[in-house]
Amino acid sequence: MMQHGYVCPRASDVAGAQGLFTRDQLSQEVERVAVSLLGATLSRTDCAGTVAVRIVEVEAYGGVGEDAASHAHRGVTPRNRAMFESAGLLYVYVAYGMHWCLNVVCGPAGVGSAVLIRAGEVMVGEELARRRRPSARSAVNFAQGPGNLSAALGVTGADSEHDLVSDSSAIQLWRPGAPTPREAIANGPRVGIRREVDRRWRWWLSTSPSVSRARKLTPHTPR
DNA sequence: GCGACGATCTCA
DNA sequence: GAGATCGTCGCC
Repeated sequence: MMQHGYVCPRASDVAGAQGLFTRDQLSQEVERVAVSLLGATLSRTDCAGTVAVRIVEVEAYGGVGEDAASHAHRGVTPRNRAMFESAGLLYVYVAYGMHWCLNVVCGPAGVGSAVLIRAGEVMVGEELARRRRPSARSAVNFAQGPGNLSAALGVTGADSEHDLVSDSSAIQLWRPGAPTPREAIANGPRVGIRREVDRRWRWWLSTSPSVSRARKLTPHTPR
């Protein structure tokens, strides 16, 4: 059904977005890229409209041979092929047979590292996000969790290998409007994995209500 | 070719 | 706390 008299706000109009990430910025080591994505904006536009989210939670996954929890660990397969392409591409896979999970390929090409975008706050296209997330209780939940975030944006496997840093792209990754203060970032082990559980490769914005879960279980100032 | 198992989410 | 639900990959 068409919307009448409604003009979608552009992602570049929100959150003081300072332009798209560059491929060079995303080609750095995966931990550094993961932290740099906190506060960034991810937008997707299709015939239904535009949804943009502010990224509030990420996890890093290492390249081939480096990180046993990563899909890239054993090398290239048909599923993970996108991980080994250029930084700035999208890698989308299906989890538990029903949820799409969205990753930003990073690091030098061929390494296979990527950042899983686990949660965001919807900044643009709230009505569209609400329609895509009928079971969500409130806007806080629209993009809370990796499967929910993909659903709110309308991302599916068909979007895998899409370029996030091209001016003409339908899915784009915008730099944060302002640097994120270090004290606003919390850190802990990744969620839902059985290998490499000691690696603290999950980062989130400690004040965001849209962080996916278990904040209380992963205090960021252990002693 | 087959079977086990997930980088999850929702509701009881 | 368990069920939904299916693609992927390791192994036979």
